[in-house]
Amino acid sequence: MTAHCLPLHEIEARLRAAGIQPTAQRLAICQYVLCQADHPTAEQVKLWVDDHFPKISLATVYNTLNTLAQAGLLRELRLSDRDSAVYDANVSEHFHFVDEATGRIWDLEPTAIDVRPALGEGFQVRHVDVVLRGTVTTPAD
Amino acid sequence: MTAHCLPLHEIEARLRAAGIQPTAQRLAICQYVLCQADHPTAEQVKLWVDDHFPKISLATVYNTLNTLAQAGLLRELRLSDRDSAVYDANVSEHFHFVDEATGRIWDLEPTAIDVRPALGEGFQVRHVDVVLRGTVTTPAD
DNA sequence: ATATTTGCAAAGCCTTTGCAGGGGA
DNA sequence: TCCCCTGCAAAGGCTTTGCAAATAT
Repeated sequence: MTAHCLPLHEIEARLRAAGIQPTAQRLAICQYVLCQADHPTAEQVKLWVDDHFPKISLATVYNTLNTLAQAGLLRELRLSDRDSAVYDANVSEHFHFVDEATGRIWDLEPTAIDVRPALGEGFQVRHVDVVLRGTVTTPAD
Repeated sequence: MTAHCLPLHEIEARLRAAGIQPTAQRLAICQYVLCQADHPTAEQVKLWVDDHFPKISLATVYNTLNTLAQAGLLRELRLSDRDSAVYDANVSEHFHFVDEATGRIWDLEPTAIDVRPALGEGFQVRHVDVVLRGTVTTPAD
């Protein structure tokens, strides 16, 4: 739920730039995942695409999501207490807040959390995953 | 890998205190998981117990680990890039560092990281998960 | 005696893979 | 034409579940 909808040709350009053939199925998936969806699961992507594209298989959905993630256009997110992965169109560094009641996921700007690992020597940090869990009383954002 | 080995009767007492029957299988599992193991998977627990107990089923291993986790004696940990869960005898609040080369997991004392969520109003944080990933050049701990 | 627990096998869930057919370059 | 992509179904890996036998209180 990063974003403003991208025009189709812009999505197409992005795929090409990443060396990914902009097939009809991939474009359909991208329209949803890159623009409209809010941390959807593969199943949710499938459901949406089923309503907007004649025929697509779940395998293709998975394959496409993996391809996009590998190309850096999408981020796969696996949460401890969730059985299925979700996909995040926000690929810049950020953290997550999970509403324990609804399961809704919010993106947190990196400035919202100060992670300063004071590790022993020899530890080189390449990646930081932060997931906050709790409740939200105001439905705004 | 919290710990010094607990004597058997101490483990037994802990189980009783948690309202868990200290059966032979559970005691065997606890000896490994609470004392000797370092973030093992269920499969690893099974392997160890197979060498120290006549007969145990994988289902019982899973059930026991779940029981222990539910009782707060153990913490189940699911990492994004790992297909199977690992179990942590350290149940106090702490974070994790994953060596991307070896997969080894290190516990980080909570003071090692300063997480200060600057969230909007209405957000109540109940839990913070932090996983650092990177490399370790010195094998010390 | 009654309630738990175990073992085994089967099922479940999410995800990946193999392969033949189809579409794009 | 040639290669990549898709669909389908089957397989795969991890974990849970159902049920009868065994065990604990």
